[in-house]
This record gives sequence, structure tokens and C-alpha cells, in this order.
Amino acid sequence: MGKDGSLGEFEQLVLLALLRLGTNAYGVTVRREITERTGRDTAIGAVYTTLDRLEKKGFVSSCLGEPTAERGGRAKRYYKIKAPGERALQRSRETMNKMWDGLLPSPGLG
Amino acid sequence: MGKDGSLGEFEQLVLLALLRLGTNAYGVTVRREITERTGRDTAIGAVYTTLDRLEKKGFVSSCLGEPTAERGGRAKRYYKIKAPGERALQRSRETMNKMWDGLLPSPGLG
DNA sequence: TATATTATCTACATTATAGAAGAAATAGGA
DNA sequence: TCCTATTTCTTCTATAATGTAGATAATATA
Repeated sequence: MGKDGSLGEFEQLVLLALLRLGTNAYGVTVRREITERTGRDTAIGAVYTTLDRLEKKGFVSSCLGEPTAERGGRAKRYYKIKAPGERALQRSRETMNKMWDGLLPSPGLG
Repeated sequence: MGKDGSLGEFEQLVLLALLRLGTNAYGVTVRREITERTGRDTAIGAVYTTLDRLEKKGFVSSCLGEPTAERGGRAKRYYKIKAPGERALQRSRETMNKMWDGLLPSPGLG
């Protein structure tokens, strides 16, 4: 994170996935949400390391759930975005919007 | 750059600055454009290293201009975005849009 | 025991950031 | 004129933060 608290590209995708998934956000669903929605093929390891870092920064919180009665029903670690995370996300969006503002329609873009 | 050619956050800002500046895009003006428009204070070194990388990837081209008759009028290196750069920029934007889609208005965001 | 689902660990590549140093121009006074 | 200061800009070097991915481990049912 920059000294100003700005987020990286993938960090933003992960935070957005948390928002979309609501109470069902854990490693595997986060990865699936990003892959299905954007077509970007991400490794599961990338998702976890990013979630770890976001938690260290105080942008998300996590808690371990209960195992479920199904094959491979290992306990999941659920993640939730926190207020500072939402604010950082919003700032990143606005930064981009300001740079894009008025740029479309334009030759070659749009 | 990811194997898929995705751009980092700052790389996007720099490419957008090139688009905005047109024929007057060089290190110093790129930095100024980003700082003034987004409020994000960036070091000049960061701008140059990013421009270098983008050129190596074939996303921008550069050429050295003529010195100008003014104090400190050293020759500037002018940058221009290339078609692959514009496409990468557009893809990055769309990826984010897909994740943001339908998320606003939402409690805490907007 | 085999297989499924998920988490954790480890290592490395790519991007981001910043400061220091260098190059090349004019300004201005001795 | 010549020297030094100052301005503008680029280049170089080093380090921190993010992105990526594979291997390993844990824990559930079949």
C-alpha cells in the first residue's frame, strides 16, 4: 500500500468480490467471483495472500466458520470488508474516474 | 504485467495522463497532470520508471525533442501511447466496471 | 484408503516509490 | 566574456509493496 493508503489492482478486485458475495465470502468463492465476472484467471494462492495483506492493513476482517456436513466440508475462513476498506476502495475508484473524466468518446477508445 | 497483459494501478494513471496531455506529454507534465487531477502526490522517479517499463512492453513510444530557448530548457523526452497500450487500458477499465456493476448505490458506498 | 474442498505456507516476479546524481539550458554579476 | 548559480528535465540505483503460483497440509465424506 502506498503511504497514502492506495490499493493495488488485484486488491481492489478482491475487496469488490467481498462486497458482492456478502456473507458467503471465503477464498474459493472470492476466486470464483473474480474469474467468472471478469474472465481473469487467478490462482487461489494469489487470493489468499491478498486477503492476508488486506487483513493486516485493517481493510478486512475474518473469522473461521464451522465445518459443514458435506464431502470436503472443511471449515471456511469468512471475510468481510471493513469501513476503512470501503473508503479505500471508493478513493481508488474516484482517482480513476478523475483521470478518465471527459476522455470518452475519443479516437481509439470507447 | 501479468501474463494476461493487465496493468498496475499507477501504470493506468500514467497512460491516462498521456492521453490527456496529447503532444505535450513528458515526465514532468505527466507527473503534474496526475498530481493536479487526482491529488495524489507522486515522485518524479516513479513516473520515469513506469514510463520506461511501459515502453519496454510496447505500450508507449518515446522520442527526444529539441532543447528550447528558456532557462532549464533541456531536451525533453516525449511519450505517446500506442494502440496496445490503449487496448490494455480499456481492458483494465472494463474489468473494474464489471466488478463495480450494480454495486452502487449501496450502504456505505456511493 | 481415496477423494473432495479449503486453507496455509513459501518462493519468486512484477510494480510502485523515492532519492541521488547527472545533463543541458539560461540568468546574472564580476 | 566567463564563471557560477539556478532551473528544468532525465537517468540511475535501491528498496518496499503487490501480484502470482505451486506445494503442502488440514479435515470433511465416500
